[in-house]
Amino acid sequence: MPKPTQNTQSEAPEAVPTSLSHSAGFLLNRSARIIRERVEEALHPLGLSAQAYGLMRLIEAGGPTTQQSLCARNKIDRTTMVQLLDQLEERQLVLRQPSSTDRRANLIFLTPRGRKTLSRATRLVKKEQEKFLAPLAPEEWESLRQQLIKLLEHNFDRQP
Amino acid sequence: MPKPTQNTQSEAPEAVPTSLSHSAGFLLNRSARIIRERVEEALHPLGLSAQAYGLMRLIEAGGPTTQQSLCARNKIDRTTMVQLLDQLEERQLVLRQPSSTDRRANLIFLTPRGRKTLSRATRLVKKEQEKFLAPLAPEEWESLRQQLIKLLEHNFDRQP
DNA sequence: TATTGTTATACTCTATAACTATA
DNA sequence: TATAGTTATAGAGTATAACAATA
Repeated sequence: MPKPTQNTQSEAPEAVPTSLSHSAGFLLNRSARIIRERVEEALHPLGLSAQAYGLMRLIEAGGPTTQQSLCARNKIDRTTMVQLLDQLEERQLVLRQPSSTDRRANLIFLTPRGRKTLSRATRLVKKEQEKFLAPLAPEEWESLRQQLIKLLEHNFDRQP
Repeated sequence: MPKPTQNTQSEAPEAVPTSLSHSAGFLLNRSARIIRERVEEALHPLGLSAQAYGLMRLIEAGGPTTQQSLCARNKIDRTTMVQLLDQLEERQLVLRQPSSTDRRANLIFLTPRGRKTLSRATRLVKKEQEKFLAPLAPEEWESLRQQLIKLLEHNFDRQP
């Protein structure tokens, strides 16, 4: 993620303009952007993007899975998946292994090195998350979490 | 926002993988993405991106302001702002007017046509937001909202 | 005939660097 | 000398289309 050109801020802008304080889109997108940027920054020394990190978490979670399955779970295109995995495989963080039951498909594994890198990354990301969530009491974060999960479960697969 | 290539989903993927259900980054980014995509879709007939819509909301909210001020409030680059405004001005939705007190600066206005388009857009976006928030009781949305605002106010201007 | 993965390519978004004009 | 806005350009990210191998 690139850094902004020198933007001179004559006045300190407010985090939540009143007129947008009831917009779910604004609040969610702005919060998401901040945590994503922090995570990108934290992972930079490991050479991982937030996207790549998320993908590795999914691979870790689901055990060996096909590229297609990762696409579906991550809602990204097949061709994007190829490129993401190319980068991870080149750095020997993941491994493609042709499935024995369907030889068109690749099973994706984390390598030992991948697992090591991922656990380091996870520690860094957790630290960022703690800083980000600092203003919330534990019950508040828990309730925020539950509400986001409810939103996702209701909206993830809905058709327009 | 482009549409995904035919991704065959053999199994319906879950909205929130257990291993990521405690990740603020995952939950926020996935929720933000969904609402953003819905908004993009809803605004497509008006030829507005979610980004452009958000910008017009900011212009509406703050009254005539300079491009720099819009950049700071929206956390985007000066050059990106130029391009966004170029598109809006070409469609006669906004107007640049050199400031009389600082002739380097442009004051940005919504045109009557811009206000009309914006109010139509806002109606469409509100409808999407209602659908998106449907699974939450009003108190739940209110608490989610307050928590997001708390996060933003604490994190918006923090230095790394 | 459909599907998995791949390649080549194009598009969108956003930023960096260099410029003009004002301050 | 610094700032507001602009231009030209480049990079990251992600998609579409066409293709090979397999089902």
